[in-house]
Amino acid sequence: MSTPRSARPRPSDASPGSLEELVEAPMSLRERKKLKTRQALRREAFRLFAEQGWEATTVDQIAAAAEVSPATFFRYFPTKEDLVLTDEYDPLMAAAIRARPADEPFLTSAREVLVELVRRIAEQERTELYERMRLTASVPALRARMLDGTNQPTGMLLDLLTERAGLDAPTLELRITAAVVSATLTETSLYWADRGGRDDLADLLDRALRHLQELDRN
Amino acid sequence: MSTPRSARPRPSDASPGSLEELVEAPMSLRERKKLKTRQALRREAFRLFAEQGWEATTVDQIAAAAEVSPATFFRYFPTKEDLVLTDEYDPLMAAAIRARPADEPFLTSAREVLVELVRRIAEQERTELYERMRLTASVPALRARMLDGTNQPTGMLLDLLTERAGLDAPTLELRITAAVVSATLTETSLYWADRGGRDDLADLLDRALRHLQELDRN
DNA sequence: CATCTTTTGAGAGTTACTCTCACTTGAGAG
DNA sequence: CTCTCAAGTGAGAGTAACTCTCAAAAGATG
Repeated sequence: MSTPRSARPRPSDASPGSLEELVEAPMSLRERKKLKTRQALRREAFRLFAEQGWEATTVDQIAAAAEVSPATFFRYFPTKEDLVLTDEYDPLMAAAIRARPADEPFLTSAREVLVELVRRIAEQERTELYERMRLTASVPALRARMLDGTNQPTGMLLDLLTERAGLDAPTLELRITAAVVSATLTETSLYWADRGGRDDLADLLDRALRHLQELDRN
Repeated sequence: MSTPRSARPRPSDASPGSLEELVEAPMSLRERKKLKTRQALRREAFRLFAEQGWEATTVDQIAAAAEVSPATFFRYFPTKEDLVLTDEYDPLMAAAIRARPADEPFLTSAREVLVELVRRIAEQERTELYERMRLTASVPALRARMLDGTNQPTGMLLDLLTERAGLDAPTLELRITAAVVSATLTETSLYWADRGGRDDLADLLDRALRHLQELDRN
């Protein structure tokens, strides 16, 4: 749920937003190879994280496991953190939010979309995203980066807010709304890390966001 | 406003909470020397940051300017970030919050204390803290660390919350409250970075916190 | 003054990056 | 099918933030 806008300038453009792994589109051989490398890096990385933990796993090890040179690792992910924090759900979320009626209060939209996202994740028993959230919440370096204003979902939500309904300048209220949503997302990931269950998360999220809805001005 | 609970274990105990620089107490020669070194490191660091920027300034340079070995730098500050993020106002804030009536809604207490703190800072035309907040808000690495749950004021506030009124387990609502406060603090620092003015900050903060007060349950 | 403890400096080592340059390999043209 | 160009990769050197160890220096204490 976070597309870091990397602190440092990206070496390569590093893939548009990447529905790549989700949408089947005709790709050139080159693009397919890149995708395979990307997936291999992530797969091996998560495997090693699970085996040895975040800190004990070096970039060199990951690169070796994925059978690329260490330098290549950084061509795919600008930092070790980005390996975990860059995901492909952002564009889906953005699209889902845009699909909502424009006059609907923003937090309502956000709530619906988030709950839906959680539902889908819970459905497909894919553990990867689950593991990713667990890691994000438990590794300090990751948590820090995720929370960074530049890298967190708030940025995206803020963009959507300003884009929608022609909201002009980012006013203080606007930014607080975004911050609140971001805080809620943070809560979500913390909750996830603590309990590990995910049955009632949707409920909790639902409650929490309803809770915050009174703040909604847009 | 943040006393990082460092991700890594601190090498030395690195000074209790340090009212040291604010309170005049009889100190041994040893302690006085340590304090001097600490102050020298910070002073030279901020000077270099102002001259060359955060990234261009290396720990070695700072150590050299303060006339200690690079290794010694890390005995005083576990990371380069801590140099900026560790400050001495936390205990003051904590004391101020504790001094408030116990049955007062938490957000009211927080609001009063924060506004008071801002007022004081604005009063004394000392630019150091101001500069510190500017840095914190503008350097990605700093912003990220400051926002980290482990390092941010939320931790302290959370502790105070649980300690006060015998609030037992950290419930979701509780943590959301903390997160909201944290988000507000974030907003504050972002605002500070953008505008640079500090006349109306107290007003804005006041408004924002009043705004959030409806959420208050405790 | 002598001893004990804390603090420091020197230096070597690790890891996350960055940069450059030469090599390989897919893409597209003829 | 091949030639050319551009994109992607590997090797290797370099930097900066740390970490660790060990011995020397210096304050505290009797």
